Amino acid sequence: MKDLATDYQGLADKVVEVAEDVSTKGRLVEAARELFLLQGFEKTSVKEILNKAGVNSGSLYYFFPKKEDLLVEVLEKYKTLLWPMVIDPVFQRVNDPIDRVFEILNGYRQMLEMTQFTHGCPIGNLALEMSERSDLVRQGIADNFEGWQLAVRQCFEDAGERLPQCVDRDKLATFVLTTMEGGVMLARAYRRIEPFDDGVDMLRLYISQLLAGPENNSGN
Amino acid sequence: MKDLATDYQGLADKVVEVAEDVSTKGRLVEAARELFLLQGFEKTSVKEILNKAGVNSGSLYYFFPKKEDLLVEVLEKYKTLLWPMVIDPVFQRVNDPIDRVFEILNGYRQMLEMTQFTHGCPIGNLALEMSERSDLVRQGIADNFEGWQLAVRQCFEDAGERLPQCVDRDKLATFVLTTMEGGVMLARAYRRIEPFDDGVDMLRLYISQLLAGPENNSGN
DNA sequence: GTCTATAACTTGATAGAC
DNA sequence: GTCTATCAAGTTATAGAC
Repeated sequence: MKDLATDYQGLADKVVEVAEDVSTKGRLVEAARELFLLQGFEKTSVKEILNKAGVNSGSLYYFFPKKEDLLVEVLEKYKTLLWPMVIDPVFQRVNDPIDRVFEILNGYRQMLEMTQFTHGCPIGNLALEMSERSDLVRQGIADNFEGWQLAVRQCFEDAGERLPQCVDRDKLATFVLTTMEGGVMLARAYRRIEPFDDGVDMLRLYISQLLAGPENNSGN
Repeated sequence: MKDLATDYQGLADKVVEVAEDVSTKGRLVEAARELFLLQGFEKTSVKEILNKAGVNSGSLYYFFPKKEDLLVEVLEKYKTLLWPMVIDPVFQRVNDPIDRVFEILNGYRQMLEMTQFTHGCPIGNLALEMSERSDLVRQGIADNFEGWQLAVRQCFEDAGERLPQCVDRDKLATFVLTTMEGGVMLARAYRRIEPFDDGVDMLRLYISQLLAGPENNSGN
């Protein structure tokens, strides 16, 4: 189930450390994370982060010489928490590998509805705002996308022979990410869930056709 | 061919007016457009816009009381130029309605490659950066997406009976937009064209299956 | 409509005591 | 590691002459 997270147990300590970090540094990262998510990097001032974290200027710059260094740490946090906070709960609720993909998508759907489209994909937002900034930031974003893509690809690989052999699992997983990010963007712009749902519906239809495909005799 | 742009001839004057506008106002909008595209709204200062346009502060604020008003005008410009600058050239090069859809997608692909991923989708960038800003801005973004969606939907409608009747043209067009925006985002993050191509490939396969299978079932 | 000068404020970042 | 005080530069926006 977790071939791709072989070092998961080793990660566990770090996860607790990251998720429940109430140190000055940890509070700064969490405050920055929330503000960047809601407002973006540029719109968020250092002062806002300081206020939200209850930290003084001197302390911030002791840990993070530049505002951008904070962003790098935020991206690191997203990466660390992906499996324990996003993927594992889905994998526990749902067993069928294909259903798991749609449950991951459903997680983003719920976020859109619950926040009334004020929260988008944290990574996607930063991807478009920051991709021409430092290479370290862009790499952190790419790493996050790769984490998601890996999780989804794992599902398709776990589906085994239910998917025709000719289907490229890697590309299909990328396509799921594409649909997710594009769907979130349109849904937020329209403030309607339909564009997101339309994308997922198309994906569902497409995959169900693959599962029931001609060269596939024992499909679901 | 242009059922959806019935007032096109009437638009023509406005298009020329907008595209070749070298007035102070026009230069301001064009300078702002280029800078917003490359840097985003927040990162771009009014001073930069002024320098690029060769205009003084007083003139800008004579036309646009707020920086955000400039953005609204930029979005208006994108909307006005969509057909003459993007859609019409594609429709002239390519006749087959399905091929037209992929030629539209190919336009974005070329932009990604030519600019080495520094330019993304102008609307997509602003959508994620500004969707929680004023409602006027968000509406301008939604209007632009709608323009693109309409053009793509037109193609699918022009495909007539080649597409099974059960296929929802509207949703399929939205799905194309979703794929385009998601693909652009991932390609920029990775600085590789493959994620974009993967999405388009999947879309192509999906649509070719729709075109081929007359007994294709389960519209949604 | 356009110009110059500048107000009023916020920005990211630093210095140095503790 | 954390505090206060503060800097220099940059920010959006305005005033008033022409």
